[in-house]
Amino acid sequence: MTRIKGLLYHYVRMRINRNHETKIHPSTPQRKLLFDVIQEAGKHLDAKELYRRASERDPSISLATVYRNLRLFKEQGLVDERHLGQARCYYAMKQLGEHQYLVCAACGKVIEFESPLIRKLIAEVQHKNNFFVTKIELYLEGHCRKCKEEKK
Amino acid sequence: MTRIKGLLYHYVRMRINRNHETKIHPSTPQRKLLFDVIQEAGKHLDAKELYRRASERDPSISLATVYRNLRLFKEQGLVDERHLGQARCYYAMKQLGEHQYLVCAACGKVIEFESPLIRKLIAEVQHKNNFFVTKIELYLEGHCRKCKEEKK
DNA sequence: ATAGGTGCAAATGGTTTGCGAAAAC
DNA sequence: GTTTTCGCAAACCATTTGCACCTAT
Repeated sequence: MTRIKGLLYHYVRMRINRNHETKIHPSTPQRKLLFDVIQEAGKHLDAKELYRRASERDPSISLATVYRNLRLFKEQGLVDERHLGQARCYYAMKQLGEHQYLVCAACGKVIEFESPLIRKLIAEVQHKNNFFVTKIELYLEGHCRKCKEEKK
Repeated sequence: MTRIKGLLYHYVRMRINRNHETKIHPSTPQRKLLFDVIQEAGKHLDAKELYRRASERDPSISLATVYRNLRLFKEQGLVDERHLGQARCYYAMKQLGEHQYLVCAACGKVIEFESPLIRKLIAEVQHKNNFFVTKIELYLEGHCRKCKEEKK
């Protein structure tokens, strides 16, 4: 019963957002804070880390609010979501193909990189499969120089 | 207390596996069944789907066994794990770069593809960052022809 | 006053773990 | 007989949701 009511509420809210093409709504202090933190970080943040950083400035903010706003930001295309290792991470939206990751399986170091080959690849895949690509996640894992040498 | 004991047990088991370079152990019927199902499927399976298919042949198999063996297979390099959308999926190990995915955000269709550009990209990244790449995940999302047209 | 947002606490759902029994070596 | 694996139930943990209150229109 309450279940139904909740679902309905959220469904209706989403429809409203869709139909009215709602613009960005940093109407609340919490929402603004969260978005600021994401932008300032620049790099990938998971929900917990975002919550931690936001809590420093507003100790009363709740984790539920973090998740709700992340979902909203995603829907509005303000942030993008990536799976990095096992965690979901978020970062402020940039151009298609700008956030690609190289992770050392041994020491955990994360290197962000970009390559013109990525654009070529997108073009090729779009053409061959008659697909319009809107998102790309490229994740490479391996061993950095240091860990490679230490392995011996 | 019980917690400590459990962790210790698993820690010791892992150390033993590491040190002795344990070979494949499809010693139990359940393990063999699970591996067979993965191989026969060929494509990506998540844990639930693997459990469902395995249950058809051995209705008494448990989900815990599925997860435990998936972990084991992963450790031994028999299967690889990917994040496809929100789910973790598994497939029998092939060559580096052979499993890349293109997913339609609207209808959910999954296309598996490969491109020589992927090898080029690996080579480039390895060289530029002095990294030894052991794993690559490439995930593209967008709209397939049908959904692209229906959008209008 | 009404819609949308929040904090809190509880629910959810995928994955992991403790444990006693069974199987493998 | 010792070690490994299993099934079951309980625990875990990231995420989501119901609800009552609040806050801006």
